[in-house]
Amino acid sequence: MSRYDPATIEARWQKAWAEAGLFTAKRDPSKPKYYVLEMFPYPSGRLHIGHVRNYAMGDVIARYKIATGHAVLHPMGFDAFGMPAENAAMASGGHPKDWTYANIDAMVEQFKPLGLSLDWSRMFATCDPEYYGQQQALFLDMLEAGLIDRKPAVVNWDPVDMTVLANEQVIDGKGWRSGAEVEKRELTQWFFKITDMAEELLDALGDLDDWPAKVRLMQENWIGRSRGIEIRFERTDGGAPILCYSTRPDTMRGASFIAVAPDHPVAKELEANRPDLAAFIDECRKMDTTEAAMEKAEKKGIDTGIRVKHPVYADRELPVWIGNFVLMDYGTGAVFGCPAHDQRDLDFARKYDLHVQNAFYMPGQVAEVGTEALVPAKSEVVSFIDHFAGVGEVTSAEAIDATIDWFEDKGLGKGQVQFRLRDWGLSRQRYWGCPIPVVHCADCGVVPEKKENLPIELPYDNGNEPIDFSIPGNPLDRHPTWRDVPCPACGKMAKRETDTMDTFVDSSWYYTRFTAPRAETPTQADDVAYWMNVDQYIGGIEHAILHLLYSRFFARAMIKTGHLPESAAEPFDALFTQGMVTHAIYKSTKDGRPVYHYPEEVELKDGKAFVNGTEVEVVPSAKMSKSKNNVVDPLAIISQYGADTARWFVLSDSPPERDVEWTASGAEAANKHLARVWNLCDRIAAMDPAAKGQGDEDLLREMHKTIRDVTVGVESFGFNAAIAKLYAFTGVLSKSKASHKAQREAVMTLAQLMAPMTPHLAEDVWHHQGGEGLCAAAPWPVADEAMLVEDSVTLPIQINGKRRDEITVPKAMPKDEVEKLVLGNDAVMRALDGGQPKKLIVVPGRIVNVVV
RNA sequence: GCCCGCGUGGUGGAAUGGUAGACACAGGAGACUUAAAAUCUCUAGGCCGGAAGGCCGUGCCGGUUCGAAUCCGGCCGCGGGUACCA
Repeated sequence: MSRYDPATIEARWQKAWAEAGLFTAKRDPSKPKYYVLEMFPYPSGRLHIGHVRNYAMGDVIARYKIATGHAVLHPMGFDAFGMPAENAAMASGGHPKDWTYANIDAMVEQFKPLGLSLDWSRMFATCDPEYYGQQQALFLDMLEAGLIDRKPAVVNWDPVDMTVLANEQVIDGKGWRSGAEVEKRELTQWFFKITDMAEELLDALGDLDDWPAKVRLMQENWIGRSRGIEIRFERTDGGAPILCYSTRPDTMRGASFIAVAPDHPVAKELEANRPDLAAFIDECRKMDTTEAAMEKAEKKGIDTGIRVKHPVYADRELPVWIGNFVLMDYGTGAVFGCPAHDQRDLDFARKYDLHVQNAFYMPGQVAEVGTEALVPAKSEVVSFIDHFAGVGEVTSAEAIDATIDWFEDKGLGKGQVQFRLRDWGLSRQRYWGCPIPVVHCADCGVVPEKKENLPIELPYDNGNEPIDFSIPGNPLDRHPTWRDVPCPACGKMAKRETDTMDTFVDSSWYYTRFTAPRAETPTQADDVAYWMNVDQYIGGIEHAILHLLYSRFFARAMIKTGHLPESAAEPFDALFTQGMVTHAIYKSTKDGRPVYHYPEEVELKDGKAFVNGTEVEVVPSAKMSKSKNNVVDPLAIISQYGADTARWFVLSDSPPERDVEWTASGAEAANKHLARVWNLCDRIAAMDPAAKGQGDEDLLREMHKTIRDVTVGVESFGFNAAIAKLYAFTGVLSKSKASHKAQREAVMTLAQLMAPMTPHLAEDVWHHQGGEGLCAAAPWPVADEAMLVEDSVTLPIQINGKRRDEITVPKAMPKDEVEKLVLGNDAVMRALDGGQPKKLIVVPGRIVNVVV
């Protein structure tokens, strides 16, 4: 009897699959197609156990779809532009390109032993000029189609390093390297006009039935459609009126001040002559630009001295303040403050001693607002005292509509639909990204590059010398020859755009490129027609908003520019968001500093952890991080247990959408189970084919139930539940005394059902039992309905909702006969004590509840 | 701050309105063995009880329902996103 030896069998079957060309995607009109895609990785250089989980899930689907007769496309590539490559070059010399490609090579090698059903012939990286050149072509087409805009936008500016910082590089308002206080700077930047499609992107969410509801909801809130009103406030000094946008015009009566953004024209107009305002505006410019920081910051303001008239109560004058909480990007950059009905406005009013006046009360109550604003839900009824749009009790929603109508009638304002969504700024002042293919000419202005000049390649060096990445700023800006080029329109010397594209652009269309990765145009009509859409997309929930929304926008933009068919407007038919793989942190303290121990150093005893005999703290379920020494290396796991064990474990231990904690004992258990199946296979192979067996029927019934349950599990991403059924069936089979014929059928079916998760082991079992061809190519087993029918059913009997007993009855027994049996049950008779039940509920085939 | 999730035995989890704890890990008991490892069998939410059985129990508080881990409201804790991390 041999031993389960994954190292040997995994290599053997990977070779066999490659030779059979099983995973090379081929258009085949005779088969239904299936495109399964996992979000492609950033080439950090090391495959992470979290990747293994992500790709194992996609692999289960892909292999299952092959077995069910589909032409499957299951590609892999690399999302290869981005900051880490530049950071690496900055930290330790070298070139972002060399670093990135070395990492890609290393990761491809790490991918191979996992035995994934990937079509490597379609592999590309977004930093390949062949890819980003097509992206530049797309950009030019989108520019021509009016989908792209140029306008000013604010960036984080490090005044010491003289460079733009990403939000991540700003720590407590200071530059991560220089430590200098970060300022805001306005630059003219490129934008995708995603807001033009806001309505469309919102409406289409309703049809994404196979997307998680939470993702649709997050996108809906992110797009943030609201109906409100734009109201003109006339200035008492005769200056240009101030326009305010509000979604709660029902509170207009209580308006007591106006707040404008620090970069609002009114603020800018006054800045020059008012040092106090200038100082305040300056302070606001130093604030973190992130939404989270803005919202959490203390609300501050300063009175401009300007006054406006209340548009309805003409005798009331409202002061105009500059508020650090008002966003120039949203609405008009100015709001009216109604302290009585908005908590933030109330806090602000109390702080600066501004007037507080109710617009309405709760019905029957007339109480002035104290420290808590009265904020009714839109469905709540409120009572207006002398509301200009009507007096009485109405819901807030009705009041809002009535107010908008009233203002429109009087010509004082206009109803408006507003979106929270902002245009997508794509300019990045960085080297390692896709160059934006335009030229700035003194005479012609902004001129698009000619398509025949694409790709506009990133220069590898700086003329004759290497690029020095340790100098802050964008090296393209100071490149002697790359930057200065003839204008594509007039031929005079001009300056190439040195900004590169946001890396989200790269990942917004890669899924279309996989359908024809070497095409001379971004996509190829017959290939996108056949393969699109992605039938199943799999990735992390962290991409719920940005990546997925940008991709949805891009698909629509690609339709408008003729690169995709209309049917691809929603490019991902089904989406699944999986959880992370976490691992415990082992932590102790030395000289007041935390010390993190590697799992290998740790001894586990009675749920406690020890390093060299000293107990250490265990922090469970922590995100894997190099600095915490809790990263699990898939290659180490594979060399110890094999790929099948790693795959089986990451799929078995948690529901796929939830985080899973990697534990050594869990991996050990998975490995034991696979060895058990291996031994079972050996035992069955050694059986005497002629020997009589017993219980064939029971075994096969169990087998068909398992086929049904595993199929349902695989199709619904219930991998852990499917695996539990496989454990149970393995148990039944190992105890079975059935004939050789039945046991052989059972173990071969078991292998097939396990094949999507543990393809190598399955292949080996299949082969040992004399299966025909490759298990990976064998048709998926189908459950025999006749074998699934049960003739009796066990019904739990509840008394007042608590389970007290159970009865087993023929499945077809009529309800009244079940009732009779129940009333004769001992436990029920005891509970009734001679009386009649208040109610008797029989749910056929499920449960009985007696209410006494 | 705001938006979206999640919370069940010692542990990972199952059950998506109908028997809470399937399946597995760690634990306990046993078989095999000179012994150990490996393997196999049994056991196992908590409390009371010899047992039969009873009571409690799905983060906390409340509600809807014949029946709630599941639906609704309010809280607490943790995680993701928050537009230049990918």
